[in-house]
Parts: sequence; structure tokens; C-alpha cells
Amino acid sequence: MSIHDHPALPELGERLRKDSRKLTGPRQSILAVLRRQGRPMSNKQIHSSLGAAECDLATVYRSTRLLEQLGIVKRFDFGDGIARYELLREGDDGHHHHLVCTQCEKVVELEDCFSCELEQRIALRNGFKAVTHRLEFFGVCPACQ
Amino acid sequence: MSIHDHPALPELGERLRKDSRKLTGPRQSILAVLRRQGRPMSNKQIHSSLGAAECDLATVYRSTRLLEQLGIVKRFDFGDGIARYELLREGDDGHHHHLVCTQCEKVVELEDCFSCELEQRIALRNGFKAVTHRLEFFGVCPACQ
DNA sequence: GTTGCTGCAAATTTTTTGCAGTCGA
DNA sequence: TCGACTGCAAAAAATTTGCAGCAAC
Repeated sequence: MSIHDHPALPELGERLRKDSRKLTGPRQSILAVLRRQGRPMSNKQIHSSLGAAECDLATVYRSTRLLEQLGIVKRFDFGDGIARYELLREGDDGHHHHLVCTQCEKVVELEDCFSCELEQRIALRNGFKAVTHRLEFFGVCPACQ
Repeated sequence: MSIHDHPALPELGERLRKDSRKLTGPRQSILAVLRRQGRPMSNKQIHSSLGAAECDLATVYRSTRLLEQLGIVKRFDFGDGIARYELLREGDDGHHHHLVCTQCEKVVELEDCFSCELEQRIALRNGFKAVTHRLEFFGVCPACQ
């Protein structure tokens, strides 16, 4: 996954301004970290990756929540009760899944969504509307075997 | 889902004793609640369902963790960062999925596992071993529409 | 009687919030 | 300037842990 798949900083600033939000220093740093790492990161991981341009942990929490509301990042849950955030590509609704190593936390992004037709079937069968799903795979990566 | 699909209390006591554990009052109450409700419950929900036979919340946390280690209950995550536990049926490895109403928390248990062949394909393609997955569906149930 | 378990309280971890001052547009 | 944002500190929510007494086997 290349860094160039992700929206450029000015474009992200544009999206913030559209919601009368501001592209502040901390937000630039947070977006930069997410772009550089290209994998889902917890608020704490983001915070400790900030290094010199450090900002308050509370600001990281507030920023990731806002960025999620604006559809700029997406929240993922890997089953350990810790929220992780990933920068979305341009025009992507963020619907994809991951294969996570249970030993080293390495994350492989899976391109395909496998369960979209399933979703329809399950929605119809149970009378539910607006059905979505979360799907994550876990295993042991080649390096950890 | 009938209560009779679940193991009887004596059988569960047997499984505890096999690990030199004890079938105590609090554990009986917790298992009874999980059996009666037949849906994934958070520790706090279990605790407030205990009523008269109340035990400490810390004991609920300790019990659910132990029961999970012994394979008697299974932990599920519904994406809100709160652990939920469900009593497993006899001989069941607990691999199934849920359809959860985002309004009222109603849970429909889905019998089929849809992604088992996928698992193999993904494991092979990425060189991972011991691959499992978590899959949950979310939507709005008929009553809440 | 031995060993595991419980209650209570305190500590940890994750996340949220109030407020006064600061900064981006 | 004006409203949004930040840092700091405190609170809230979820979970874990230490310890002395109690209970299951």
C-alpha cells in the first residue's frame, strides 16, 4: 500500500474546512502519522508516534473521533477492546477487512469485501434494514511461525 | 433458542472440577443468568441481572474470564469496546455470528458460518497459519424501523 | 485441611469532559 | 475578531489486582 493512495494534506484540509473545522498543527501531525504508517493505529500508538510534535493524548482522542465523523478515518476493532483508526483512501467508503497476526500485530489489508451479497440475504431473511458488517481475520504470520 | 440446548449445571460443574476449579455460588448464578438470557451479555449486564444472589462485579469479571479460558463461554465484541459473553452449547466450538440491532441491541444468532472456505484461501494466499475470523452484522431490526 | 474463591478497596487502563487560554481562517 | 481547538487536569467507564477471610472439595 503506497502513501500515494491516500489523499494529500491540502485535500484533507479542504474537507475539514467544509465542516468549518480547522487544519491545526496536531491534526496535521496525526494525519501524517496515519499516512506514514498506513495501518490501523490506536490513539495511544498515534500519540507515541508523534514524537517531537507531541500533542496531548486527549487531543488525539478528540481528533480521531472528529476525523471519523467526517469520514476521513475509519474505526476498526480487533477484538481487544481498543479502538484503532485507519486513514481512508480517496473515494473509498472504507469497507474492507484485515488479517491480523496475533503474535506481532502485523496487519495485512484485504482488498475484497466477501460478504456483500450475504448482507442482503441476512437482511431480508431477518427483516433488518441498513445492514452492515464487520469482519476481521486473525492468525499467525509467516515471520512469527 | 431453547434453554435445553445448553449444558446442564452438573455437567458444567464437572468441567470446572476437571481443572481443579470450584462450582461456587456466584458461578452458578452467573451461568444461570447466561443460560436464561441466551444472548451475549456484558459483565455489567450479568451483574445487574443477578438480583438477590448478587455477587461483586469483580467476581463477575473474574468468572467470565475463567469460563472463557475453559471454553464454557465465548467472548464477542460488538464494536463498542465492551466485552460480551455467551454460553456455548454442548460440543459447540462457539463459531457463529450475530446480527445486532443498532437501536435496541436485539441480537439474532446466525447459525451458519459463511467464511470458513474464505479463511483457507486467505490463510494460503498470505502464508498465515491458524487463521480464524470474527464477523458480526449490524442493522435496524423490524421493531425499530 | 488444602486450595481456590470472594468481597472489598484500590489501582490500571481506556476514554471523555470542563475550562481558561490560544490559534486558525 | 470569532469560533474552533488545545493543554491541563479531573472525571468517568471498563477492567484488573492485592489481600485477608471464607467456602468448596
